[in-house]
Amino acid sequence: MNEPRPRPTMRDVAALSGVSLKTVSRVVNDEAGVSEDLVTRVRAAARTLDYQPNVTASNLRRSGGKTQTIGLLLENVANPFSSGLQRAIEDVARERGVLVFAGSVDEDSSRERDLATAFVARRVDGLIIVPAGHDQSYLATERRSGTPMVFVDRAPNHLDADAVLSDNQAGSRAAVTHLIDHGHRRIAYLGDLASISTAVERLAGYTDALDHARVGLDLSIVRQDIRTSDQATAVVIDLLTMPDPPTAVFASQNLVTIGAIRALRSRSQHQSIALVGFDDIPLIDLLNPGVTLVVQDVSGLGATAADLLFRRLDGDNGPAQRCVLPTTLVVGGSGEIRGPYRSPAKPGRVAP
Amino acid sequence: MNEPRPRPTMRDVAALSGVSLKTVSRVVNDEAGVSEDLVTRVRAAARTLDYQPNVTASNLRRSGGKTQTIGLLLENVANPFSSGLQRAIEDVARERGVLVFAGSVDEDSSRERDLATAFVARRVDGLIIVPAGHDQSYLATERRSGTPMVFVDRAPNHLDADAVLSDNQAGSRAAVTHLIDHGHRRIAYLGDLASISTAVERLAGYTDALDHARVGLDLSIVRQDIRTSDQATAVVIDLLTMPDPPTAVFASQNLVTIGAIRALRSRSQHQSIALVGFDDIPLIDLLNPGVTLVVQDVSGLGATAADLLFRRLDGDNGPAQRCVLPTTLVVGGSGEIRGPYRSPAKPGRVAP
DNA sequence: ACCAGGCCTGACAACGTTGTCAGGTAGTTG
DNA sequence: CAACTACCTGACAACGTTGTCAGGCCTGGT
Repeated sequence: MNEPRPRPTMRDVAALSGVSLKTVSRVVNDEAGVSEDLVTRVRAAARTLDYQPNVTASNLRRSGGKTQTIGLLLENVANPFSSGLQRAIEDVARERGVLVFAGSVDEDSSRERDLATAFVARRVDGLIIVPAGHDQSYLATERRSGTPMVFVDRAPNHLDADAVLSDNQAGSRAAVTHLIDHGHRRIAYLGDLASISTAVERLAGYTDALDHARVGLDLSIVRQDIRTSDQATAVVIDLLTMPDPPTAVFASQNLVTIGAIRALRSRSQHQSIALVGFDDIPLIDLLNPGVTLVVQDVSGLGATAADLLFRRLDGDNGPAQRCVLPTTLVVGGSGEIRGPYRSPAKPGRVAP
Repeated sequence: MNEPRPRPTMRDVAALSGVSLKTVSRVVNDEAGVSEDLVTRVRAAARTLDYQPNVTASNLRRSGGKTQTIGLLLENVANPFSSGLQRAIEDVARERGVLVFAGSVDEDSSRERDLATAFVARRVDGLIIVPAGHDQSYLATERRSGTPMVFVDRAPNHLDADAVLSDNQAGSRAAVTHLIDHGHRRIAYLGDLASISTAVERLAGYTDALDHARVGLDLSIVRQDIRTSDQATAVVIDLLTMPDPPTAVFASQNLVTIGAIRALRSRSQHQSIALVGFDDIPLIDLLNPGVTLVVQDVSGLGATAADLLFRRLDGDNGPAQRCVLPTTLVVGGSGEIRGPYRSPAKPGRVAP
């Protein structure tokens, strides 16, 4: 392997074309006021040396000091929700020639902080964050020095910043109401980590719907802090073997939904126990029955967040905004399995 | 909104603590040889100002000039193959405090080039590339100046660089042989863009298997350049309505497999026509029948590529390597649907 | 009292680039 | 022909940091 040859700099281009450094800079940046003669000479020299400008150095000097770079803190780049966000954001960033750093936080607040700090140390122009922790005050200085930040999916805590959220509570309420409308009263709730704000909102939607239909809350069928689909499977099997098992299940997150599907199938109850899940699951329509899902507008969340971020970068410094995007209930079959009660238009009991 | 306050620099910390710039630099970098007294004073000042070092500026000066940053060129961050790679690479990078730029190339060679150039302009320490184009010679200068590059999934062209690949041909051969072993002779091939090298290799595996079993190649059931799952659905329906339709289908890519599944189901032939797909599909095991798949070791590809890249960064400059990882045939049910022939141990015909 | 040696500290230049400004040339005008 | 433009060009400093090196202050040995 031959010795690496040092990268050519503007100085080299200047030397080769016999002009000053500054003139090279002007040519490279397409500034007006350089004679055609010199422009061609410099261009030729740059091509000969295969000169590539060092954006990093240029940003250091350039006023405004923008790095044309943003940082993305995602839950886990490998999960479809995160990567859908990432893609939507990338598409907006691409139009502006902005590159995207991405990192997985894995629901670890110290990892969140480390990553955010690392991005800031690289002087990203802005941050888009799906937070894991419950205190983003460590970003206060950075905010004050003008770095825009948009939080997605979950609102920031102890920090004044923009947020783009799904209407989790309404989505969850719609899901549970849908089950009630199909004759269910005994509806289990399967929740993610109770420390995640969206999980709290989804649980609130569940109780809202029960309250509204005057169905009593039974905490024995409300299970939270489910982190993996295997755990969800175990929980559902446990629920189904209770003396008075639920007739319907609301799974408040996609991994949990998948675990529930596995449990129902393993007990061959997927045709008899109703199921609605929160979050989209790819290819779910191929199942039989298909699974009824509350889907978030992932691309919408990402695009909105990116738009907002760039608006901030363009100088909009109005007060922090909060955008809430609606969710959609996608009927698939599993949520329409009928329960033992009549439709609750008039919420009177009817014998099973 | 109050005026953004400029970010504190080492100069500010130095002024506040009454020491020189250089001493601050020493303290920030934990260099030995600063009196305890000054260390505490500088630390205090840094904390008061919430000083964050500018890694960008520091890299500019630091010898070696490493940015602790790598660039990832993926097909599309939103697809599971790409995001699985990204995650595996991130995990390796994280251990070294290296941040990851990611971008989607979308099978567009000019986009590949633009992205790579943009990463290089930011002086990433290395590149991991799933190439779209067929000529990476534009990276030659960059290679020569010492930037390590590892190609994943597809080998580079006209460029001497490392590659980490799946054994596409063997995987494909195994899939088709599996179908032959289950009594099929009339096996359709559904291919991705014929310009993608992996598609070529997979087709080669298909013909290998046919040759080995002395089954003639019938080009009327070899369909290529299928880009979307809808296209795949249409192609499969077309195949199934031929006068002498195939009894088995080999789908050489995941979107194509999904389209094939839809087609078979729409014609209720999913229990009678065998199907093997290339690439993993999440949750495929929930289907009935499950789908037999040739799966790549996505995490393995990513981790191997990242390891290799960092080995290069650590100074290994041996000749370019090529790692080939095996694929695994995961039996799901759809690939075991029997065809009209007997097992081909002795490849003599038997009446259907 | 003197000097060698070690230990800290800071002045200065440098990384690769751009902003500022002064100077030089040529063309136009009175 | 002087004076005034307009137009190009380059010297220099600066961005925020680190590498180099010289110098100041001790300490201890003679």
